[in-house]
Amino acid sequence: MGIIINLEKKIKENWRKGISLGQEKSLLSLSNIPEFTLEVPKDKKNGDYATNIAMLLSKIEKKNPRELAIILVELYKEVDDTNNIEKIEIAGPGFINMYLSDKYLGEIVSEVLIQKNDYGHNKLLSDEKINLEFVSANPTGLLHMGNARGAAIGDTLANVLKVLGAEVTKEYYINDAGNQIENFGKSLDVRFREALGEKDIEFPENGYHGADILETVKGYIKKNGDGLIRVSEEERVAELIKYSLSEKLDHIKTYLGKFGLVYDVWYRESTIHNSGAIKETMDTLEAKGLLYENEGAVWLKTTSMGEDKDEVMIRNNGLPTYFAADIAYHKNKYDRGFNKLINIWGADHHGHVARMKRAMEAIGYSAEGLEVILMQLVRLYKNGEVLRMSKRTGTYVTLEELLDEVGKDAARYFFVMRNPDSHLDFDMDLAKSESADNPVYYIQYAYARISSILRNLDKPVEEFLDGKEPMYTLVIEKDLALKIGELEKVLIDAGIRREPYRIATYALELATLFHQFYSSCRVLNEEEEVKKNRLKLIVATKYTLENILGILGVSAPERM
RNA sequence: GUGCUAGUAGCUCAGCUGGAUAGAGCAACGGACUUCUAAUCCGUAGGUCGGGGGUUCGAAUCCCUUCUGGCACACCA
Repeated sequence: MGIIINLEKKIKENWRKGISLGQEKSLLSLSNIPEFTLEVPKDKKNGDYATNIAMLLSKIEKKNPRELAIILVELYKEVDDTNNIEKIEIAGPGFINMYLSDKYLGEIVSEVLIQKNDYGHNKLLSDEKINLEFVSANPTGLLHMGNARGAAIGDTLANVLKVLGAEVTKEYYINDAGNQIENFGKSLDVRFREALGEKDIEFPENGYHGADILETVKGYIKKNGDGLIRVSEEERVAELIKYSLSEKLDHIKTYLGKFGLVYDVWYRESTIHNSGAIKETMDTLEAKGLLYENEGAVWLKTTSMGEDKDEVMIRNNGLPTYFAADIAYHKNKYDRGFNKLINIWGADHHGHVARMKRAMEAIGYSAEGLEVILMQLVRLYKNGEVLRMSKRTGTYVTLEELLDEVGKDAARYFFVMRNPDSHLDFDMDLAKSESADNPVYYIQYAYARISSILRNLDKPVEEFLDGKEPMYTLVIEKDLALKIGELEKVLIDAGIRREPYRIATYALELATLFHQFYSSCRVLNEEEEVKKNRLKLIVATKYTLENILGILGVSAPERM
């Protein structure tokens, strides 16, 4: 594992060794080696790697950084035993630029050909048992664009974390209890009676206006008849809720499935309510003296934990709040053995984050183990106007419609492409009319082109992939090989920072380099040695693309 | 009002936790298919990194201040 990672570690280590040697030889006077950077310069002219170490040391050594750099480079050359660095230059204010050897780039490609579809995998996070909860949309309606964004980000993140060796459980929290369900039930009841001809029924104030629930009750009547009209309202509402939630959940599962997403656990909020978990949590808080009663409700002293105000746990009607249930739910996750809880929430929940962390501390669980990725909401444009998405008013574009119009691959890529922090403007008209401009096709096209070359070979490709190390001489070949080598670094970055968009960006960069290579280099009909070398390069590219597209949940078509 | 978050090319966004001349993609303009797929490639143009201070060899990046969006501040979830 870790071609580039190991190289970078080695280079940094060698600089430290060199400095130590300088200390021994009394060329340098410092006692501690400062934290220096090893970075990939933006401009290729400045080498494959650059370090700022001479500039950092110049302060300590009280010497001109360029003079110091000369000494450091000599020391480095003395300790370097790898042969991976071909040339070292001193530039600008005192940067030390390093150039990788051609031989090394060939090694990268050979390594990928050995690891194949495991290339990029490692064991970095093998100690982590992660519960990743996302989407968790209320089952009172259909999935909308915001949910779709969460689905794409969450699933991709789960895939990356698994590649890094973590054990990941994808979880969907079903809000099947509480006030909103009551409202939902009342709305269903009204629609049910209306469907059977009753007129002028008052619609509940916070009811659900979506047209879909009308369909639901009609479906119920078709299937089960109108017998419910004759039972008590309570019984009728309960039955309608049960029927409806089950129908909605099936629908949600179906469409998430079509989106390429399969959950490991579907966890019901009602389980938390019915299992005594909330009471247990309240007892813990009570024992710590963090609860008090006021105006008939039970409050949590969140002010003593640094929050602005206290929060209600148990309402004066005796029912627990969402917050109370959520504390119990997160406690439950820890109790199930997870050491990391990652939630993906809409940005409108950000006020909830700090409170939850404090609450975890209060019941004696880790606040640090709870991470929340906040996602800005999706703003939807249609006919040049912003559509306000709301379940209650029933104006939203569903995941179903999205899949029909742009397809799974484009939709998934589009949602993952951007940092969750930024608002996502989704123009439906653009998505429909210009879906071919979507970057995902660009990436897939690179894959299809490679497949096409391999199809045109006269012999099986394996016969060209001997163990001999390839050597690349053209800039574009080297760039492509180096980019392939970056994969593992990108995956680690994306996983550790919980930023899956980095993978989407990388995929695009890799595809760009491939297309450039494709238009300036031929593979078939080249002299035998060149042909072999290039075949190795494109097969390594193919594996890399397959791996990334797999993580993104985007298909890799052989033909387009 | 308080808190969170953002402000970079006409548009949508990167910028790797302080580095060298701030980068892509769309859109605009000009080129490239008798050769492995033109869903591609090459080139041109486009910038006071919201404004103002500060920290230092060096700032889009860190600190302060200010302006402008978005969101949150329920006995809703």
